[in-house]
Amino acid sequence: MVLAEGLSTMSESTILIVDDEAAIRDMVSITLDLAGFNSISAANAHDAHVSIIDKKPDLVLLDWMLPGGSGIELARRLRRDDLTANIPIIMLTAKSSEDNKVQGLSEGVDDYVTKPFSPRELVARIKTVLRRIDDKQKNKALRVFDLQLDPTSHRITIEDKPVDMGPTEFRLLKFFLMNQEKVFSRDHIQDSVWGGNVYLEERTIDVHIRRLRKALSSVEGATIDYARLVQTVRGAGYRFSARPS
Amino acid sequence: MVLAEGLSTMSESTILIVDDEAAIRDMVSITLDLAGFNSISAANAHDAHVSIIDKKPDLVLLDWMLPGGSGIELARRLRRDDLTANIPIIMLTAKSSEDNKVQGLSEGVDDYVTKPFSPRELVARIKTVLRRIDDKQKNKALRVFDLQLDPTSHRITIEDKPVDMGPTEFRLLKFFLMNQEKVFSRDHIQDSVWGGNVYLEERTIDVHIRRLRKALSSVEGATIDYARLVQTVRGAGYRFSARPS
DNA sequence: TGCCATTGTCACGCAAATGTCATAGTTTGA
DNA sequence: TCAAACTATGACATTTGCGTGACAATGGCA
Repeated sequence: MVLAEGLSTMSESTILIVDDEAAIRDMVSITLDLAGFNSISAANAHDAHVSIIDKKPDLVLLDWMLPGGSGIELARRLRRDDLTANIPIIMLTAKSSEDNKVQGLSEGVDDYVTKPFSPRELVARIKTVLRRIDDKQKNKALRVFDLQLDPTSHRITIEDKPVDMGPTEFRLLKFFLMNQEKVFSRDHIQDSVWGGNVYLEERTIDVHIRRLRKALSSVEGATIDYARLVQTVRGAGYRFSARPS
Repeated sequence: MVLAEGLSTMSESTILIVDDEAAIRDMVSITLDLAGFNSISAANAHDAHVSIIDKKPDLVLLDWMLPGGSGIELARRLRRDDLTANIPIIMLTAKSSEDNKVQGLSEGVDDYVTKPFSPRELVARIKTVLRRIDDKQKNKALRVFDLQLDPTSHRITIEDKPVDMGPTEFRLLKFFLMNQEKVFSRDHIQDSVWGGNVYLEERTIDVHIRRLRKALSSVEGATIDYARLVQTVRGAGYRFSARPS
């Protein structure tokens, strides 16, 4: 089944530990497990890269001083590739050297932890970075112009006026807001919004699209017709886009 | 049958094997053939380079320890040249030396296989790399000057203004953008854009070409008439070219 | 229990898209 | 210069895909 993009906010984040010293890997691994994270590890840059492509961790703990200076190489490489550019990286540095920090910053590293570090500090840093990233994603995705979807209060507003719609339309809109500017086939939408184990008639999706559009248009005095953001792409599916079709 | 989505997605990928030991070349060659790949081989860096320019393989299996240390030299050279920079490289290393892996990563090598390796593993690695590259390419926006086709959003823009056209014209333009500067007969275009199992009247292609041109000309205030890029080659077919005819 | 919101399905209508044809226009070579 | 070969184009009938209103089934809730 195709996962509902973002609908299933994993309770458990996966952290990849990259360090050549087995002792440190184990120590960190235990710490993270205790803190409720899911941890995997790699002993060198190559294995790390393979793991990242394969497992898609939510964060990478990267030893700066990997043999051959490949820690920074790996970071650079991750940032260069679109697939991995958005995975946050926390660097583990042997000592608090300003040079390292400066150089790391320019590589797009998200934070530093200096060895030796306390488990408490490490976990705190990780949580901070994850939360920061998470907030960034959330705020970015769930707001378009003056249309707002607040997952917490389970509420939708246009120019601060509440919008009424059914649960299915809510999930549909959430899906669209989290995946803008992309076309989705009806099959894909069904998988993502309904789940993979249901059978729906072809036209059923259309009906819910219509209901969503209707709800978005129902707000009196809105400066934009938000129903226009739900765009039909004939022969391909539907797209949510802030740009005109 | 010629596949619909451009010619590049051949069902059979060509792999170039570069190794100085004939025994290994033969072994790998047989393995790849059995796995459904098309294999060619070269015994040294120079021949390899010629083969790459000439045959344009989809992937290069490169022995790290070529005489004179020219394996890494070749990799570096391939990456430097725009023509070959996007051909994925898998390194064959004699032993699992970290140094090699690390250094190779910075040369932009896509994966490693350590000798001795099992045929199964080798094939699996190749498939993984090919799929990764393929996905990357597939979602990349195609563009010529300020004409852009984005497969993800299923949208065509000229100078950021949306261009409206039917699904068939969309596929036609996509085909042209993926195969520029080449003349295609009507038969070939039909096979590639419509698929092999349909019968079309000769003139039907012309009509769709016309509709495509019309759509490309429909944008107000464009600095170029993009319809001119769709060129008629009398007696041969059509060509999409960024250069004037 | 009865009410109401929500949901999935269906039938129908409409507009875009498609393929074909006839006709007009263009190029080529004798 | 002319005919033959080839291509462009407008018009048209048909097909395809999408929007829409209505309706019955479902399930929560007072």
